[in-house]
Amino acid sequence: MANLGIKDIAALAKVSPATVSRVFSSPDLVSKKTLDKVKKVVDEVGYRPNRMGASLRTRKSGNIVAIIPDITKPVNAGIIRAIEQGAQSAGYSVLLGDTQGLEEREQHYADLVSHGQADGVLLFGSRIPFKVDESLPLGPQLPPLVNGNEGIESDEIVKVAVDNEAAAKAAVNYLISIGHKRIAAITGPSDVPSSRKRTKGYKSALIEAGIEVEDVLQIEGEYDVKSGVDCAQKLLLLRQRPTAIFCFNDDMAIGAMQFLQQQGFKIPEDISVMGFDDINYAEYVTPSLSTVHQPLQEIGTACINLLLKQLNGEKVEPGSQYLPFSLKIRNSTGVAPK
Amino acid sequence: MANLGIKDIAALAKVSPATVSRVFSSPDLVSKKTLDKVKKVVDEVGYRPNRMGASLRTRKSGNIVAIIPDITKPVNAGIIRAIEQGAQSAGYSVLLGDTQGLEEREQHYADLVSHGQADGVLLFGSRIPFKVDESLPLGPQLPPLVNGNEGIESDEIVKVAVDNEAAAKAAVNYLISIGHKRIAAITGPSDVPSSRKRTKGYKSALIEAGIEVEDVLQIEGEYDVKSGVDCAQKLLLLRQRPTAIFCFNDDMAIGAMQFLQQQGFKIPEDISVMGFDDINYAEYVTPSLSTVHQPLQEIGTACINLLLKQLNGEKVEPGSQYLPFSLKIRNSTGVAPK
DNA sequence: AGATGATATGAAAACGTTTCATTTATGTTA
DNA sequence: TAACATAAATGAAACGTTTTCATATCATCT
Repeated sequence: MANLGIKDIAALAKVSPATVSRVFSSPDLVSKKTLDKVKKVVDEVGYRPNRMGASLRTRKSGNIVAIIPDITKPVNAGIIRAIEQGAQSAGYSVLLGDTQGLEEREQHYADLVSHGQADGVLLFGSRIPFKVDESLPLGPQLPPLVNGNEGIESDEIVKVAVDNEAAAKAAVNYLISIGHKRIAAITGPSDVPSSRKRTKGYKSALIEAGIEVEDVLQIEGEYDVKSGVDCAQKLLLLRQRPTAIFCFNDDMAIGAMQFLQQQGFKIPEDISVMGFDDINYAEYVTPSLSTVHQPLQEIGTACINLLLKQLNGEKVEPGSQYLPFSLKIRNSTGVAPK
Repeated sequence: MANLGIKDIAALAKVSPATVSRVFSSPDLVSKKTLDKVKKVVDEVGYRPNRMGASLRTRKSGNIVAIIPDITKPVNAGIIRAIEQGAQSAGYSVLLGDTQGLEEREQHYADLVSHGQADGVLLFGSRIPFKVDESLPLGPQLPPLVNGNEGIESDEIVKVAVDNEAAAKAAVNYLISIGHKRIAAITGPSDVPSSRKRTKGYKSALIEAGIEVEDVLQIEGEYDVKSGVDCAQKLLLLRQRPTAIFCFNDDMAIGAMQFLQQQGFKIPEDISVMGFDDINYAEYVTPSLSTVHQPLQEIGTACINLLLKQLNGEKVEPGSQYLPFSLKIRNSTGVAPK
């Protein structure tokens, strides 16, 4: 019962291997009669075309690799899910590359394409894990690739994201609109581009409102719950405390709220807290978290579509494609205490 | 600059393809001198062995496929992450198969192995997506496979999970120990085996404590936040309300708490709520959620190790391998109101 | 120096497809 | 009916490896 190959089927159906191949890949090229004949044999013996054989010949693996810092983060999981769907319905499979932020692992996964194991890359980190000659234009040196979440600054690659700067600005504007003047930010690591963009938005909102930008009000976190706790603590130590804290993701906002409440502060009466991402649980913490909503599904879909285009040989213009964000105002924000 | 193949390298280094192959796969078989010579050429021209070629020859894809109902659920994401790590360090890549519970998609991903695109399967659903002859023993008909989370009842396959029955029993015993007598359960769908096991544990704890098992106290949920809300509502409508609710996962517990608080109930003073899973956010909802902790990392690692063993040709005994759970008692549970 | 065994290398045959260039069959038209 | 156009089927080569078997090289020992 060793697995049959296309030649065996060909022999059994008394046609050539070429014909059997066509039965699967372009059935319209073969006459109804032989089509049926071949299908019958295929059913009888349970033949399955071997993808490796085909891949070798066509030089297409039918895989794409998604390089993600941490699949455990709801944002990433949400995006990946949409990607996987889009890929599957286009006949591609998704190789999961959770890198835990390690350059070495990014490399490893990026290498899959040079080894012919993947045809394209979806990149959610903030490094380009390909050896690149800086003096040459970047584009042609890269495989089909799209970068999600504004992880990379280069204009030469295809990117999909929410406009982080505008989104942060909108969030801060909202806080200003309900009377806050002393607005702190718990940012992400300063080496991640999307965090820098959010910082930019945060600052420009303040500036435009004529509010002084103070360094002490900007604390750098790590995008996890624990650093939300830590940063909130630092903020409480301040001589003059903020009346609102804008956290660059929901995890940190949750951590901050947790700590503030533990210290006896009422949210939002004493301090407003705002998040970013709108993860599932944002709605279910107490108080429910006001946050910036990112359309994860749409981001994922846009990513995969742009990649599929490239894989089909279509030229895709590099640069950012922005998807609309929205403010979800819940109960963790309120008018500033007088 | 068309990509070079092993023959080109062989020619450039004036050795045979066989030798080049050995340089990569069994370097100890080749003399230091030629090793260096070949490596030099490889570096110079940037050769990368093509995996498809190798796969075709060896009949091993180097991929495993993880079939998961929903990658978006923190439990699954946590497990997957560990799997991915284990796979990578054994030289395997993980194909992500998020099925959204659809049989059709389960099928699709299971088929990857018959198409030679994957060598083994990690299965987290509760169906066996392989055509199987019921009259024959199941084992030999399946590819290398391990099932996670007690999704499947058959004893003929390799399974890794927490002992759901024992865990549920422990949780309920704890509630009993702090004085609860009227303990409701918000279960998972009755067609998922792990939920049935938990139900079993729930009941046997009650019985052993001499507490009557009442059907009205068992409400079937869908394992998502919303159904936590719905089920809690039904429970509140009861003539005689429970003093504690044991939810079969944290999402439903979070939904239930949300609803109860909204209705003005104090947790845990009026009603205790207990979850299952110990997702990240369990600690950060208010009140923090008492729950059953599942060692996700360990589960993932055990799964992948068992699969790797099979892929190495070692025989693995079918049956459940149980991993230790633990009770995380936080602030959503307290002594029963008198 | 010659024999022996160990160690390195090479040649060639797969692996299962696709595809290009042909051949053969089937109609159609003059 | 012959010639032709079109459709359908075929054969052979190629894709890039690995691996078996045979051969060649090397060092070692008598």
